[in-house]
Amino acid sequence: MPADTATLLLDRAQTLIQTRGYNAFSYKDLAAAVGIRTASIHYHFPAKADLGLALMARYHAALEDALAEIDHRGRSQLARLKAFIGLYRDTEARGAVCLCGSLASDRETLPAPLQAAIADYLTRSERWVAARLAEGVRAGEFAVAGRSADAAASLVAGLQGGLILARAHGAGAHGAGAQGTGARGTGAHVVDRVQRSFLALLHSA
Amino acid sequence: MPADTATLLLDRAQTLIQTRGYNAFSYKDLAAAVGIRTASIHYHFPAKADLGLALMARYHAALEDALAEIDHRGRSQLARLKAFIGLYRDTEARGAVCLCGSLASDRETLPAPLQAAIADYLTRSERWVAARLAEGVRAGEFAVAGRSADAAASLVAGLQGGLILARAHGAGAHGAGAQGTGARGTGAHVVDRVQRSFLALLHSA
DNA sequence: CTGCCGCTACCTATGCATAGATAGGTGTCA
DNA sequence: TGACACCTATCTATGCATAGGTAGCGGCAG
Repeated sequence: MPADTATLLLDRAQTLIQTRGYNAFSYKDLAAAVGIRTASIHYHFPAKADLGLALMARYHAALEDALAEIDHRGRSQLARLKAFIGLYRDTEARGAVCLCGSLASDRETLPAPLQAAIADYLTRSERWVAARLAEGVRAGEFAVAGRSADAAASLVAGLQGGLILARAHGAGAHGAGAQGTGARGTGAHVVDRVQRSFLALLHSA
Repeated sequence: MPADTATLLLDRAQTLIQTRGYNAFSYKDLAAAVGIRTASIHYHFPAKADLGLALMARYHAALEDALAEIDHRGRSQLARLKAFIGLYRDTEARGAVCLCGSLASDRETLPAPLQAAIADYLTRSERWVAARLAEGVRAGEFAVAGRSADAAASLVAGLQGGLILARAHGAGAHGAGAQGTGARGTGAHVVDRVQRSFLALLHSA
């Protein structure tokens, strides 16, 4: 669909980073994936750091869109939180990890603006979850066992880590196809498990 | 302390991987950190993959030792779980992430045995936590909100993700010293938050 | 309508640094 | 003497990046 080469480059680069890591993907890989020469990539993104930055900007924008979408539908706070978790479930289904999680591992080798972008993304997620929790409690929709702020941080951490666990075992994805057997390896559906534990935290009290 | 060069190499390599990622650290970096030439590294570890594998083997062995230590002290299951979480708190305090979490990001570029070692480590952690929970419930020590298996996966995921969050914001660690200001950045003490949320899951019911 | 201008989006060719790895030599201690 | 632990020197492959060239398009002056 994206006849736009720059967009295609971002798409492929994101996939490569999420599967191979920022430092392990090369312009050669990316060029091959897109069907142009490595030098042409520099036309669109002067340096690798520019590509990374553009990628995080787009990723963050997509998060904002998704959160706005969820909030706009204006359902219960619980439903919103479930929808948020659903975003991670989709990522898990694609056998991917969060772009942030992947970049965070190579943190020290990344340019400062990129490091900041990663932190922003995670902070934004955490704040949004915390706000949903606070609102849900205020409206008497549910009670949170323990502190809301702890639960928010814990959920985001659990989701990020969940993606790592899911891909670490299972994973597989031998380049296969779109079928997706569903249950691959022992650690399938980690995000579901995280969701259930998180929800168990809410109804009590 | 470790006059043993091989051990020193493993130590430094582990630090490098945990801060820069597997593919972003080079033999040159490692040689500089240890004080020998790059070629000498090959004497101890013929290829980079051998080093990675030895590292994971040692890391897994350390986990087994730590778990055995915890179990051997034979306290309550709750105390054991807290001690387990304490391992991650120590890692967070050092500004590091779990070796597995770091390696998992570069997964596709790693040799198969190393991929397997990562999965083993995480599975082992999860199984141990699940066993503690089951035993605690059996002994009437506590009740678990939701399913024990979910809580176990959720805790391991939360701890792994927690380390990522902690380092993503805050982090800092400008190579400084051993003081450790304690509160660095907004997301300090994420592991504590995960612990509190996890414990909130236990007392209820 | 034609012919040139300049832009976009790519190309080939090349540069320089670094990657991991190897061969073979050196010093030291049992 | 010989094994161990390290060295120097060197190799090939690959990394990201640059320089400079060109095909194809739209606009517009004559």
